[in-house]
Amino acid sequence: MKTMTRPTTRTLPVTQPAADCCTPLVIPTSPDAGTTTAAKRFKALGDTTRLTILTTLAAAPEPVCACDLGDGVELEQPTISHHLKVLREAGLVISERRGTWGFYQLHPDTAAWVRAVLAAAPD
Amino acid sequence: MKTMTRPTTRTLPVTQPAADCCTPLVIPTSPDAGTTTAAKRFKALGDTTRLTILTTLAAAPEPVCACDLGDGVELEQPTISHHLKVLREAGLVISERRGTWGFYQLHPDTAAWVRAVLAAAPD
DNA sequence: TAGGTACATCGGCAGATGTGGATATATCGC
DNA sequence: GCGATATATCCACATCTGCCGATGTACCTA
Repeated sequence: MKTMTRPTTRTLPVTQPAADCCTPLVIPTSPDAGTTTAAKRFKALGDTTRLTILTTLAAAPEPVCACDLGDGVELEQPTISHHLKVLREAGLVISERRGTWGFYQLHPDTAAWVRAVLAAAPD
Repeated sequence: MKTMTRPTTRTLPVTQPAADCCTPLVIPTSPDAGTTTAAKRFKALGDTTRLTILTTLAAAPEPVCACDLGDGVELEQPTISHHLKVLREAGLVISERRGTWGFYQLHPDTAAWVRAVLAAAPD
């Protein structure tokens, strides 16, 4: 099959197509480790409940009780517990048990990243 | 039912529980518009394919041909077309038709946000 | 006009995801 | 120990998501 002469990103032909295409761009064949972990984190952020929780934790100067995290949201307890688990497994938060209560805070290793990402203005 | 005396985030009682809890934190009851749109954007970022595409577009000085976006990835054409649609509907990219080819670039309104978010180092 | 090419859309499928009731576990107060 | 409470886990269910083959649409070239 004869492939159509492909455009380069540099020349951007509209009327006159350029010569055959080249090494197009730096597109990795399979996603590298950094891309994979970043995607996992963004996926964890891609839910209003989890985003609200993370925003709260990012603003709190100290660990926050899970009961406080849940009572503003109109969801049942198992559901917010599930979301907290997702955030834990994404490496974004850590939990600490104090008696019956569980206290959550941003994971020390990723807190800077979370705050930087949340600080980006949503226009 | 008698609720247990809840801990405040400030005192963080371990042995001696504090008095009844107060206005705990600024947790919105239902997610506001900003949180909702931010969650949509993060969800769009939460996939390695789309993250790779966005990284490519963020680095490109000019619109990129869809054919270039697709040929590094080991996915069929309908699949990458689907991902591009997701990015379009999330308001992160715009497309432009030039003859048979489609050229993509970051959406002008959200390009700054995308670059800022992608610039956050994944540690 | 006819054939070929680039991209979008449709339809279907397997697996992931969000939600909540029921239940388990651990702790506190009596 | 016993009852009550906070959180986690289990299970089921409806929906969403990623993927691709088949098909549709628009365009280019001859």
